[in-house]
Amino acid sequence: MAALVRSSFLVDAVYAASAREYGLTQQQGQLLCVLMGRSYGMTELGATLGLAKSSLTGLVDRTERNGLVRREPDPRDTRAVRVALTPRGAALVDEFYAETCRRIDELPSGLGPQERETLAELLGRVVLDNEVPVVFKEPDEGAAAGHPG
Amino acid sequence: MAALVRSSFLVDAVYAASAREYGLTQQQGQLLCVLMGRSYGMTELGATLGLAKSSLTGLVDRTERNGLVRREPDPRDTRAVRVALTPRGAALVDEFYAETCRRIDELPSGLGPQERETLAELLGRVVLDNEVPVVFKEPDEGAAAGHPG
DNA sequence: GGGCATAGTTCGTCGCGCGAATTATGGTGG
DNA sequence: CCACCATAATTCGCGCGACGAACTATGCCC
Repeated sequence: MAALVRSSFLVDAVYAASAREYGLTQQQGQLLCVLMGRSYGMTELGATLGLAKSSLTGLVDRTERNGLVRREPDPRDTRAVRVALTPRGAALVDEFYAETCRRIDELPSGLGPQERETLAELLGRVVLDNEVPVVFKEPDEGAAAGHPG
Repeated sequence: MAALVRSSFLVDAVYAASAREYGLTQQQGQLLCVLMGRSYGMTELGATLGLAKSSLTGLVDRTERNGLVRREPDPRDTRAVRVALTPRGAALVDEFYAETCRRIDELPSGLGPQERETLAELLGRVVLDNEVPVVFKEPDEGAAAGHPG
């Protein structure tokens, strides 16, 4: 199914271009998107993003250096840290997220409303069908985190 | 269209997992796939993969070190180099490519034959609609190269 | 054959991802 | 109460990947 592969590249290119315009790397964009809504501990973030803890330290370091996220002490566990958006990060990710969604939405602009709905339904099922088996996954299989959302 | 984004992650995860099992990085896998069929010059490869020349030198270096590709002198231009698969690289990419395609094909296994065809048709149109504008792209927009193929 | 274009490489810089080792705190059982 | 194991993060060293700028060497053309 070449179309699946090619559409995947399309989406990735859109995401990458959008991130670049907002001065973000794809990973930093992803981090900010995950943090929309609530703060996360480092371990929790690692699980969500499918990264090793040590990878996360660096990602959060760089994003923090850019003033977009902040490490806050966890009131319930002095070992732990809560990673949260700064006001600047929150403002940025709001724009980035909206803009990225807008561009993704435009990809199927050549399709009629009926067709778009069909596409969404079919893809939705493909995604659902293939996310259940994640439960059975080998420990070495990196999982993909949901995106702009 | 969240389904588009999520399916894109799905495909990427499949590609990454497949590459890992064959001892390849995604980039090296991509390089090998492009080289199936014929050899390329470095500049030509850069255009095809959407990479700067300097990025390519390293990628080809590492892949060559692994014995999968080879730099051959270009008979028509002593400055230029032809990058080609070694026998080992050719054998490996045959398997890798076939296996990756097999796995991608399995993603929509929950859909009926009719639905798969519809999905392919719709996605095909989305891809087509969105590859033409590449002609107008700004020089700073990295383009995605077609994949397992 | 002087001068510009083209093909590749080198160099330095950064981001990213990992595992192993480390530090510090939490929790629990004796 | 404290020894001990578990857990939360960080640090370190490694390699891959991507880039731009500077460089070398060859081709090409007037």
